[in-house]
Amino acid sequence: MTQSATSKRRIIFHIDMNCFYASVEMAHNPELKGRPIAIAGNPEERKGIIVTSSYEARAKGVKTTMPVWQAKKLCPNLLLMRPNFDRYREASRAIFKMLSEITPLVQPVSIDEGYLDITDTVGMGTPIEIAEYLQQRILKELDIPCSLGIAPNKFLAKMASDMKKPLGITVLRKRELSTILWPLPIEEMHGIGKKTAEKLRKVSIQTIGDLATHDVYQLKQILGVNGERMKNLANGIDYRLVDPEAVHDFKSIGSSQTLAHDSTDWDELHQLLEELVNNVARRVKRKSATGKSVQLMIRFHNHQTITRSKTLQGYIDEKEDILFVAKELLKTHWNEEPVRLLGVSLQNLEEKSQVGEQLDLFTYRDNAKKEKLYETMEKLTDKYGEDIFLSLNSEKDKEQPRTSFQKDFLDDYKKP
DNA sequence: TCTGGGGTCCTAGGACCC
DNA sequence: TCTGGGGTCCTAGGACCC
Repeated sequence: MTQSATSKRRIIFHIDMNCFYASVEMAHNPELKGRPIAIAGNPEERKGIIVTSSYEARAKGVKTTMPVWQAKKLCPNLLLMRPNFDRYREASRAIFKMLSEITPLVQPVSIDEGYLDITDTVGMGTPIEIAEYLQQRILKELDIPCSLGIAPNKFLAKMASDMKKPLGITVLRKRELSTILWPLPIEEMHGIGKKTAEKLRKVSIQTIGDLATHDVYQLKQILGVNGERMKNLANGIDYRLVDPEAVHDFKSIGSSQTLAHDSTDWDELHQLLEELVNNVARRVKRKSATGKSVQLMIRFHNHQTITRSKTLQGYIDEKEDILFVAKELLKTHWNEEPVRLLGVSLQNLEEKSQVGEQLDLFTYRDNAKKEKLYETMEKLTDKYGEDIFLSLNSEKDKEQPRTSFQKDFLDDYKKP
């Protein structure tokens, strides 16, 4: 099964669950149906925000990202719930399994959304019949409503799935662009946010149609390479393939958390850092990944946010190693101002099997780096004896943290 | 009483190399 | 002598999406 060439018109689906988290909760507990419910990160605390809400809550003005206290003001009988991610992941897996029975060309883009290329799908009926079948099956078996967009490419399918909710099926044909897509305000275009919309309005671009017919040269001046891309999308030109493998190559895995109260207490910050790193390391392990850069994010009391990162010479995935680098970054870059949020992420990820052991010299293509590593290893051998590298990779060693060794090793690691 | 947590991609400057 | 052009990597920040 191969993807069709771009010269042939493709048939792309975009499928999007309606109020996904809220719908899963209602399917799990049908008594919630018809009531205004909302999922919030921290329902009890002041810093909690609305993640998703049911249509009943939305009717009262409750919106995603709204602070909980504000949502309660608008909708006093709002039923607040904490997210049950395991439940959502399970529903998501079931949905994507159904999609993959239609075609192997399924590209998940988030927990509740994905693309399908059904150009070469035969024996399942017309595209609209396939869409109706999927929508009904997900509704009957999982009690979750969804909307689908059908179009010749990803962008148009995405725009189409947004047009009718809940339980919509929308076909967007190229010849309908100027009547259906172009009248929409510019900020409704996928990829155009508040800032970009503002910039575009300054040059009298109000609708997607305005963007589609605007001078490319000027768009490039305003938006860089994105200018030309956005103009093409507005004209319904998008050759991106539906890539089922895309979901596997992670670029980063991170964890961040807002503190209950702004803090200047090193011990408290250090404790949070440890929790964040544990979370990152666990997920990195689960994905059999390993990474080469550690990034620390600090959000201060005034909301100013900085990121500081360190790229290492080799790959790490042990929580002790990640924590070590993160701690160094915090020590070096925290100016003692009250901290609102800390975040840690591991970046430049590779599959662990592709990288090999940390001390495998073949990891390094660059001779200068090899030399540097030889130097480090020689120094460590002088200090700890010859057996240090043998013990490093042994299973037993993994159970006993090699703190003093690790410290020296990473100290050397960090310098160059 | 404002504004979470998970990501991706792009830009721009500096270092360094050829 | 005082300066080209291309490429890569690293770092920090910003925009955007769900």
